Amino acid sequence: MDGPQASDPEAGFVGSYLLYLLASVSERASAEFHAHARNQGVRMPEWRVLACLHDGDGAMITRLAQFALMEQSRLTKIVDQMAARGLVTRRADPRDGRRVRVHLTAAGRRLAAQLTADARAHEARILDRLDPDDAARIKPILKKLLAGLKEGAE
Amino acid sequence: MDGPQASDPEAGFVGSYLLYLLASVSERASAEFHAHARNQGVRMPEWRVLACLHDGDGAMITRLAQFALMEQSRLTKIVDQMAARGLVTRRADPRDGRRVRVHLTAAGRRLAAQLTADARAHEARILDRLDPDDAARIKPILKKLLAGLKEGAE
DNA sequence: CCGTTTAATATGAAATTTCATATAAAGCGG
DNA sequence: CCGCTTTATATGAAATTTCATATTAAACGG
Repeated sequence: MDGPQASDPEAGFVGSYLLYLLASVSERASAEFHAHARNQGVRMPEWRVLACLHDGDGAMITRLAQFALMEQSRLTKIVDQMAARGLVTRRADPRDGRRVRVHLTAAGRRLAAQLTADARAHEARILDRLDPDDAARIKPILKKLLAGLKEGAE
Repeated sequence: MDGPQASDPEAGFVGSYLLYLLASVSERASAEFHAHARNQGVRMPEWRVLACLHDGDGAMITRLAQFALMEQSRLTKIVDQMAARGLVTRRADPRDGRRVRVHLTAAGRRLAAQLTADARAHEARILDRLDPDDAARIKPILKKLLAGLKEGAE
């Protein structure tokens, strides 16, 4: 009398809808790590920027926005805040004055390195909760899904 | 000179970080469907509420918030807006005056049924882009991951 | 070199989201 | 029944996010 989901969350449409599963797994997994990041004073959007810059310092705003999964105008504001906090600096691209290249400061680099290491450890803990078989399959499948989705978006 | 990700997005840490893959697959897949939903005048949070109520009408605010992956206070406001638009109604629970049960109106029910059908079709198209093997594995793996994550959160 | 188009980033107002807290109803021990 | 604790939802101010548009630089055709 409470609907299908009251007794069994897997029943009904939502409980086995691919997009719900993806969103809720992503949310929960991220929430675990973001709780840790917040203790370092870093929120999700900022952590994403740090991680991207850790991979490749001096990225331009637009590319960071693509990787950090947010809109350009939002990223601009996040970079502003991070710059104000001394985690990154903005530099004009000498070759193309329209571009702004974002660089980690020494403090930003330390934080990024630390959090990236923590993220690897956290990922390992999550994968450990799966059978080795599944653990080995999940990333390749997600990459294929992503490739398929990018195609569709072209 | 542009960092690892410039030439190959899969290189570097981020490109094969589980939480990034999950988030970006979820984002992109959802974006595809949400573009459709928006054409019907429904945004992501509202669509999630509609889908939950389609599965089990008369859910309470707290449960809807859990399923729709958002905070209670946010859900309260979304239900307000949806009620103002005539998609749902609020009713006090006769047994427990603290609870608010949210019900679909006739218009809400039509919209929920339509969008849910569209969502099933969309999901099928996404899974079709994978090998049948992978397509068969993805949901079970996500469900196991979710189960593991829920455990950790207890 | 000029005018036009495109690309990269910034900005501001409006809307949403978060955070902390308020309200109000149950539940519970005595 | 009374006070105390817990549960469910609401509310309001502050912060963030979105959306549309502005700004500035490059690119390009003539």
